[in-house]
Amino acid sequence: MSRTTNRKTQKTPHHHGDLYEALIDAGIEILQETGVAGLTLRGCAARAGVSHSAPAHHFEGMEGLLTAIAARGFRLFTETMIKERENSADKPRERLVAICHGYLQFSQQNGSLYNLMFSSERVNFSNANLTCASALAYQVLADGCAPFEHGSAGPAATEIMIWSLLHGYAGLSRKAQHTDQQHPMSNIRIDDILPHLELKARTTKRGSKSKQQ
Amino acid sequence: MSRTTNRKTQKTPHHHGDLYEALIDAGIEILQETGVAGLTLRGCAARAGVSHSAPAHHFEGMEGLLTAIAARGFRLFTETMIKERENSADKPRERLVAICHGYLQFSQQNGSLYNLMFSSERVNFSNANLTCASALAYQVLADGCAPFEHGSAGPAATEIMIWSLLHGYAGLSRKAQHTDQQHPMSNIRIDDILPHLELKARTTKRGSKSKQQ
DNA sequence: GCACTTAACTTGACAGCGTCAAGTTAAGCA
DNA sequence: TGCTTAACTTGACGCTGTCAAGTTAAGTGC
Repeated sequence: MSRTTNRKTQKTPHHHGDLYEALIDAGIEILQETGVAGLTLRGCAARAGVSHSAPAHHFEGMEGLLTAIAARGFRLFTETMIKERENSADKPRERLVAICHGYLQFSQQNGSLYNLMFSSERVNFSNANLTCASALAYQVLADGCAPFEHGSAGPAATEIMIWSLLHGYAGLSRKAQHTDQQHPMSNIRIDDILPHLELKARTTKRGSKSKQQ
Repeated sequence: MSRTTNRKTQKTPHHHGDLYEALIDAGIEILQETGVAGLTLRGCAARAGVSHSAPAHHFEGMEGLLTAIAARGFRLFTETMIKERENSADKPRERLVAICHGYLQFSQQNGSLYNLMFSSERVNFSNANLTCASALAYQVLADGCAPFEHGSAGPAATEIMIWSLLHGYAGLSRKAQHTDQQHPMSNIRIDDILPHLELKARTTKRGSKSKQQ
């Protein structure tokens, strides 16, 4: 039915047109509306207007769809962090704080999607599309950490410290929302914590990373 | 069948004896063996040797069982942290580090259970049994943080900083395990990160918390 | 313009899932 | 011994992911 209501009435390349992306769109919508519990292959197919078995031609089962949704999630995640970074002052610390705010903004506004991206056992983290999207997100944070002094363990220790702190804070504050009783989490902002991390901007060396933007 | 092989052959209070705990045992076993994807009400019932509908008399559906499993998980979690703490030297910093090691030891050895305890949307975080068990675990960490100086946001900021860092590190290192390619995470230990947190033991005041143990 | 190939999608079936209603068994008690 | 009630079983329901087979339509060679 109403298959003719495609964006291009002239030439629909196949039955649907772009079912792959449409199924991911549907999945993200359902994720936002009902959480991961309501996310089903059949539900995504129905929302995209195709039969319950159509997704099998584009994804390797449920795991494949979830992996593709997670990959899309990482791209949106990267966009959110970059957007916040570009609205900040061009100082190392303020840029990093802006990235952190973007990180938490995304995790709070897309809780179920964020959860799927990180903690689900139903996602194939070996998938190239996903690891690529995930690596791009990580790179934004790593770039934000680069201008600071690192300990003997090198820059990775700084990156993991920030990334862990944000990931943990995001997960805990999400859990605190779902709890009835008052949680100590509720009164603590990320800006109360970040100053207690040992982060000193390097002043000696120049030119290595400061070229970009 | 072999219902008579109970621990007390004398007086089995009812058909099974202690199905409530047996179902949680079964659930944790299945969780360790197959991950959360293989955890089903019917599977737990089968492992406990009862029919597929028996769990309904002890738990409010799947959510109830998962919530009870999570609560049990928090108690095991608390035990692990306390055990590590009591094997450490009686200095504030070493005690806190020991608690952190206990935290990560548990999360690494019980990945699926840990995941269920924190990030699942299928658990009822308003359940009194669960919030109680969860609060006891939090208290161990809060006690470990108490001897240190806190910023203007009070002790909660220190607690949330440590808790977030551990929770994030646990989740990311778990994710790194599931990824094929080399992850920057793999080379960084928690002991590379903890020294970069601003944590100064209070030396002036005495007697407030140092009484215990 | 027409047959051929192949990708995209549909239809129908299957077992396994959580949940519910109704029936059965056994424990505790008067 | 008979009654009440908690513990558990049986059977059914709709929903799920997945698979096999059939159908439709797009692309291609002639």
